[in-house]
Amino acid sequence: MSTQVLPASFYDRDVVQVARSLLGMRLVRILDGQRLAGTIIETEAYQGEDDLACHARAGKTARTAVMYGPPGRAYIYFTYGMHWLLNCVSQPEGYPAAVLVRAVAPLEGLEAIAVRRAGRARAQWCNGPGKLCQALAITGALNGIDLCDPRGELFIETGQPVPECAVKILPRVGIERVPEPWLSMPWRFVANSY
DNA sequence: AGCACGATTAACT
DNA sequence: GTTAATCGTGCTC
Repeated sequence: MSTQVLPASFYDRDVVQVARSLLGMRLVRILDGQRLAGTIIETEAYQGEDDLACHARAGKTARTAVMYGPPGRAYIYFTYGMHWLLNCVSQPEGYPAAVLVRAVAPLEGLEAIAVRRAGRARAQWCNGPGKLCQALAITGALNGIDLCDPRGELFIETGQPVPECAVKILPRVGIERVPEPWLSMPWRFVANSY
């Protein structure tokens, strides 16, 4: 089965569906001409100004502007003074929604990834949203990049879809100060056995 | 002031 | 072996 990049139409849907569908897809980073890649195994959906866990809750700002843009772009931001986090903008232009990529399974460019995650076990290379950005050299320099362009430095290819029986659906994490119902919305997707 | 995190440490079983 | 607590760091509003 040949691989190809996911088209913008993939992202131009309900963001929760996009988060679910991204499991099993392949995140590819071209670094110095080399492919670094991993299979997406954990995602979370954030949507709209009403979602109090979503950055767009405060409306459109310089930081969140990309989320309001066309689907298929990367929304990359910096937090806690040291971590970059990668999101995939979803739904039609004008509506702020994105999928946080929380974890990938390292697949290609393992040596380069190991260098960037020096001293840690392979299982700890990409099992967190900040970790995978460090492992794949994803920073704000790539914010707004088109994830549908296979000639770019960062894109997502088709992979092997994960069947329902291998997906755990859970509440989002890392948003403890957010009130209900947003705190408990089942918008986190985790793939088993990678 | 607070943050969609991660590394380290401490206290457990 | 595990879970809980702590805090660094600098950008956003």
